[in-house]
Amino acid sequence: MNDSRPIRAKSGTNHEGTSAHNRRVMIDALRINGALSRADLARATRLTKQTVSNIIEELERDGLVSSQEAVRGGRGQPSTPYRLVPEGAFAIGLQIDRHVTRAVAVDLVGSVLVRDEAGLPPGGPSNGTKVILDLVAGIRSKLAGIVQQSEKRLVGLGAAMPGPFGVAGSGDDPWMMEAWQKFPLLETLTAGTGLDVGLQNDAAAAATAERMVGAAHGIDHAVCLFVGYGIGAGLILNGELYRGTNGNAGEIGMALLFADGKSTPLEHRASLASLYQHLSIDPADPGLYARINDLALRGDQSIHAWVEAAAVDLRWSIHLLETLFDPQTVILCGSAPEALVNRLIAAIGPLLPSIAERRGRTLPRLQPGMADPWSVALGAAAGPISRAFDPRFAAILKDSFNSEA
Amino acid sequence: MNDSRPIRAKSGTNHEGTSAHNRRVMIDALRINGALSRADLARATRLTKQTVSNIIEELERDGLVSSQEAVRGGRGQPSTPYRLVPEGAFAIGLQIDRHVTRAVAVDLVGSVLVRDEAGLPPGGPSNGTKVILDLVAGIRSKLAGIVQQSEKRLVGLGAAMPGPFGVAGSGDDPWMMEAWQKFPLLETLTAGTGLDVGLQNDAAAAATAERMVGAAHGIDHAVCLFVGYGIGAGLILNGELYRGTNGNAGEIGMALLFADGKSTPLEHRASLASLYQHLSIDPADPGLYARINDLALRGDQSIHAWVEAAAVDLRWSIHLLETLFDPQTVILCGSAPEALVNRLIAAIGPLLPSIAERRGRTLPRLQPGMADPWSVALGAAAGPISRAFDPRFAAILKDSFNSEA
DNA sequence: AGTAATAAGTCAAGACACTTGACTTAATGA
DNA sequence: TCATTAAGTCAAGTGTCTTGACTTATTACT
Repeated sequence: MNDSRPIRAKSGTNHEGTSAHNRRVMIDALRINGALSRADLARATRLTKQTVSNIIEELERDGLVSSQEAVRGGRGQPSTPYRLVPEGAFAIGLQIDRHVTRAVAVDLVGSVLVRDEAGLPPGGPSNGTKVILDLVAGIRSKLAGIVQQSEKRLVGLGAAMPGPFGVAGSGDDPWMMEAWQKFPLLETLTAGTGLDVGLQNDAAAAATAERMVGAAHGIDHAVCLFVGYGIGAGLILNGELYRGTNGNAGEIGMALLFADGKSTPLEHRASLASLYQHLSIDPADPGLYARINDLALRGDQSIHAWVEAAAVDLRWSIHLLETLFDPQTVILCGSAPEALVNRLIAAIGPLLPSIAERRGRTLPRLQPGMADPWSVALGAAAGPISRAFDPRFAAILKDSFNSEA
Repeated sequence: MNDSRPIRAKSGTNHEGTSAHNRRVMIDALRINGALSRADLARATRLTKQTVSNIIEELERDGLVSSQEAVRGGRGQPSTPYRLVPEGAFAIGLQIDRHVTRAVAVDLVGSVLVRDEAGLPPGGPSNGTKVILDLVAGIRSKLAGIVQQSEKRLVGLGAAMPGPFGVAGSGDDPWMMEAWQKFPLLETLTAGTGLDVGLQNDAAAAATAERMVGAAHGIDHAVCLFVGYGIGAGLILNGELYRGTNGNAGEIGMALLFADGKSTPLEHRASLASLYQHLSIDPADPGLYARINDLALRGDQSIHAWVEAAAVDLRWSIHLLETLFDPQTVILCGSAPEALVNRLIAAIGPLLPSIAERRGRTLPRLQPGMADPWSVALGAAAGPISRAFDPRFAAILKDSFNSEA
């Protein structure tokens, strides 16, 4: 049967898949629960003590976990807890935004070890690529200066930039970053760094960050509403980031709102860009964050109108996200001045009624997440860490043992 | 470490999980591609010929696949294609709607073998439970009359009813089915039938049906916009139905729309219920479908205004679903008269611009799905079939080999 | 025709990773 | 002091996939 019609099927799996999954499950358990003994791990993962012992031994040899002092709790032999070794792996995260690019190096537990930023000249990739590659190279060499074997333990480079990706161009919308979105960034970064490179939109990166070290830590269903230069939602569904067909899932900023007979994307109404426009501020100004933060802290009147208007849209966005995704919680985060995000959160409440209103909730419907200009770069770096170490369906399948898909 | 704090971790896996996954992958491949030879399966699943041979042999013994006549295509030994055996497994599907309950028996490939319906008396579960259990019992005995061993091969009972589930009650909204939604339906059905029982909302069931035998067949990312008595979206994400935290994901009917200074749920504007209200029709009328279908076919003026208004809301809903889920396609389906759905589709076009507008699309942005009063019951039945036979992450994990979670 | 090439499928041994059950170690509590 | 409890190890066992050689059956070429 050498038909030319392609046959579509999921991959099968084998021992390697089993083993890879079980390793990931151990790491995940330690990440979520903190240090655990082998016996704890065996109970939690439903594997046998022996299997856990073997895997832990291997992980320890690989420098990913290490034992702590034995704890004497009750009867029986004291248990030896194991914890993740932060220096077990590193990843570089890269944020490409309209006027600035930021890079960080993080370790296995999501601590930022090195950070640096650079202004991004106008003109898109032709002018910006070198700036970015230099920034990444700088981060890598600084990382090598503080930790041993950083290069050997570098699992990849995660990039994040505003979406959407690959859509039929709407001309030359200054809100967008079309030149970058059309540019073969993955290939360029791969060639320029020799690393495994991943790409996600900025809201997805923010969600990835919240999942590794923030409010979504250990939560299986969460939506991160991300306010930055644009606005988007990062989706954690079934414990994994959901990307959609083309990596554009969650691009709520592109949702059209109808009012006064005309339609406007949400992004034009509630986003830092809209605030800059409202305040007639040049978004390329490097002191922008401090200035906005200051205005927000002082409760400045010039910001008030925007906050109130944006809060209406955000309140509705949260209602909609709850309705469509049925998450455990919604997290409001941003690559935005913290004081501004705090004012938004205050202005948003009380929330609209939704299916999220139910008895027995343990998590609040809306929680604040990171509001930090570095959170997107952190999330970008968390991407490769997650791909390499988190338990997921794709990692069990036979075609993915070696390749980062 | 006998701490009382619960430890959260994913399950590990072992050989059984591997084997279970590979069996499912074979079945899935045959479902998507039709009959395939062992060599085809080996290539598609990346398993070895030997492994495939062993698994196919086992599936054949279990009566799930059977060989067809050898095909001579090119050089080499002729291949023997294997196909799914429809009689390999059965499931019962049950739809509970406002005024009617329907049940079907389907086989492994999703063919409906038996169907029956009954009026559902007012008063909720106290009056309706017996009707439903009798209906299911009737379907089972009829199924047993047509096929051998139907009881032995019955993998479960899937129930579908309008959501949302478990939300803090909004009083006694006649649009809802609160009494049923609060009722311990799963437990009652389990006790009353002795089967494994699953429950999903009607839009999810419709999506499950589209996935098994309809427009979403073999598609990994699809959103089914479902128009029935209410309106909802069934989400196929990463090849699986997405349920959300409480089985309420996709409940777009609960989304509030703001117009003229007041908010209205989408469901009150675009749904059969709203049409019934518009036409002042009693929704309990058994001849309803035929009547509406007739009106729609005749292009009746009384329906026109509703269709045009609903199309505006649906057009926007599709835009929103595309924006948030980034699916390969949106499928408009319904437990509604076919002529009505056709008129809606005609009235919806052209679609609003969205991120789904991209070069190189292979699937249309919007496709018609099933518009059939039985599609929800069919989808309900497809649930247990899918749980038992489709490849999915949960099926690999150690705690799920025997239990239908 | 006869033969080489090609591809499907089988056989039997091997490898790998988890499981089993007995055992060792090291605490607590009566 | 010693029974009890629990962590963790040891060594053999088991299930499932892999490997590589082999058989079978057909087409294509000379």
